[in-house]
Amino acid sequence: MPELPEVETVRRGLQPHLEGAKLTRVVQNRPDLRFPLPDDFVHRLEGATIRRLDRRAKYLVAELDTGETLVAHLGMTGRFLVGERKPGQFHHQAGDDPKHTHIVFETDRGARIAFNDARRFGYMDLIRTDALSEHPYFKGLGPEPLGEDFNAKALGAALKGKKQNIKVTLLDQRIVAGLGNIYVSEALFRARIHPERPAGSLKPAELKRLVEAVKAVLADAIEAGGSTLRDFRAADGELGYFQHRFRVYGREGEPCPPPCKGEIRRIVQGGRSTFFCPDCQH
DNA sequence: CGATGCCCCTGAGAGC
DNA sequence: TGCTCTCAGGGGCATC
Repeated sequence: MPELPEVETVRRGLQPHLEGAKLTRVVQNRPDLRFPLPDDFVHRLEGATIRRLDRRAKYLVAELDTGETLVAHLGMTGRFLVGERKPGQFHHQAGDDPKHTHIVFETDRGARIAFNDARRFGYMDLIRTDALSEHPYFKGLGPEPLGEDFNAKALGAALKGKKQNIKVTLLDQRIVAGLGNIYVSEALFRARIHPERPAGSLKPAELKRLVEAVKAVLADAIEAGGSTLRDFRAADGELGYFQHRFRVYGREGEPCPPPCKGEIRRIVQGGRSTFFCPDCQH
């Protein structure tokens, strides 16, 4: 589900509820998500105060005052939903199917924050804060696409000599961290680059267009609150609306916007769908 | 090392 | 209504 814009949307929704808040109660409904939850997960969290809530690539990163950091990845269907703690009664928010609500956090501000994940491709972990950047989750990650370290020169160096197609290469989080299947198709379309081009074959002008397209599409999507295809929701339950601005994703057979007379095609690369216009992407 | 395919898991939607 | 099949915002791992 969530790529960088959706994770950032969730972070922004959670931030006012979590930053500076103390976790008064944590409920763990099963021993594992995608991976086993860490030992004593609940006890290591209860009583901790969250100093700050950040995002790195597609990870939510909550620094605690205990020397540990809570890290969460939403996988495909993971969501955090904020509600109010109501003694006795409990009203389900849209999207909070209790069957798949695996972890619940309660704060000293009276918020109830539920982590719900039907497919359970998401995961959480507790990591020593002083060793965070060396942890396997983070160590190999490429630059943040919206940061200055992601630029044409650096991307060119990372792609140099690569024969793998540019679409699949951009999904590799070691090259750039945070893109997923939707935004790679959208960025390549905006940059007018064919998804089957060998990554190492991009010329400087194309690298520049690609970097600018990646930044633009992610910024636009964050502004729109992310994309809701099936089940993405912000922490307050709101739906994103960037899906209405997709130019190619999910539009197989539709005409490319004028003046192009092409028809959008779908191909499979690395086992996942790619959408593009064969007439304007070269 | 690179490319490919399978796998984790559940649900939605299409087609019969 | 119900069954079967395909597909899905991610990514790890085995295999060749």
